[in-house]
Amino acid sequence: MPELPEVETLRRGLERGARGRRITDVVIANPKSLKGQNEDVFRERIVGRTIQSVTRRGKYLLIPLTTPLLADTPSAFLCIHLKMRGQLLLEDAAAPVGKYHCLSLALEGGRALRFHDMWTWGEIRALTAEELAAIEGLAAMGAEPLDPDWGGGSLAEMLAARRTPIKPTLLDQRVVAGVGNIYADESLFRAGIHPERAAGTLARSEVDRLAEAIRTVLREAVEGGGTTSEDYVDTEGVPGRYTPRVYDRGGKPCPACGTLLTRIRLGGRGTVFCTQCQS
DNA sequence: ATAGCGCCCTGGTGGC
DNA sequence: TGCCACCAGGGCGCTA
Repeated sequence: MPELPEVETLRRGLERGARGRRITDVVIANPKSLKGQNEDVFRERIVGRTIQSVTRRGKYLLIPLTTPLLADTPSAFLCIHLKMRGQLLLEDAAAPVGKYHCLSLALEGGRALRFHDMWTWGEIRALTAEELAAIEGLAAMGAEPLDPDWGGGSLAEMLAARRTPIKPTLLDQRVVAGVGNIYADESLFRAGIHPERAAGTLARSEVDRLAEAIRTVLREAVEGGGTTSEDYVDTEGVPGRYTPRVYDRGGKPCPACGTLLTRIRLGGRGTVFCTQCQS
């Protein structure tokens, strides 16, 4: 599942392979990925435009597109969310498409940006600045945990008086941007905090530890090119090299103390932790 | 207001 | 061996 480190890895891949390129053609193989946007509007806002840069906000990729006449002001933004199974690949435009191919943008230079999505939960739309600003999930999104000034202070503010368990609280994108199931479990393990603790009852020292753990885990995962637990690959088709310590390892020994890791359901999500190391 | 659920979807798995 | 019910999960929208 693409979370912050995976989306950031894709962003970097697109910066290298797609920035500055003009989009020459669009193939919509599965309109479901447009999530209701009119196909002609989508096409119209993309074909002939140039990828100005590739930015990320939480788990969203935002790609400003420009026209030759207005080279500094984006005329539209590609807004992409991969949800659970979405993939973005830079492939030779002549290469055969995969089984779950939903959409292709042909790029100047012979390659194509392709969107594959087994579950078609992912979204790719071409939006104006106004439409983008109206997306609630983006407008209300919390701070970027890898920003230099984010830390225990910012997190403590968000957790104050919350009675929800800390694990589902970390998954709330309004609390902190980009953390999903993998890195919530990993961060809580690294910070030694039990996932069922009510968020508002964490001592300030624990919140500091947790914020530091989130930053460390995310930084290490970005360095490793993300985690491949299911079918995540980067834009060149390369899997992530980050290895989670507890995520998806229920019943296996804790890497710190050897106790068998416990798996529970919390807020509807599978949660793995160590009863010895996390309290 | 907020928490909890169903929904979207399909490959993999466990049971019979 | 084959079939089928069931599970996983991000984020949104609905309900209580």
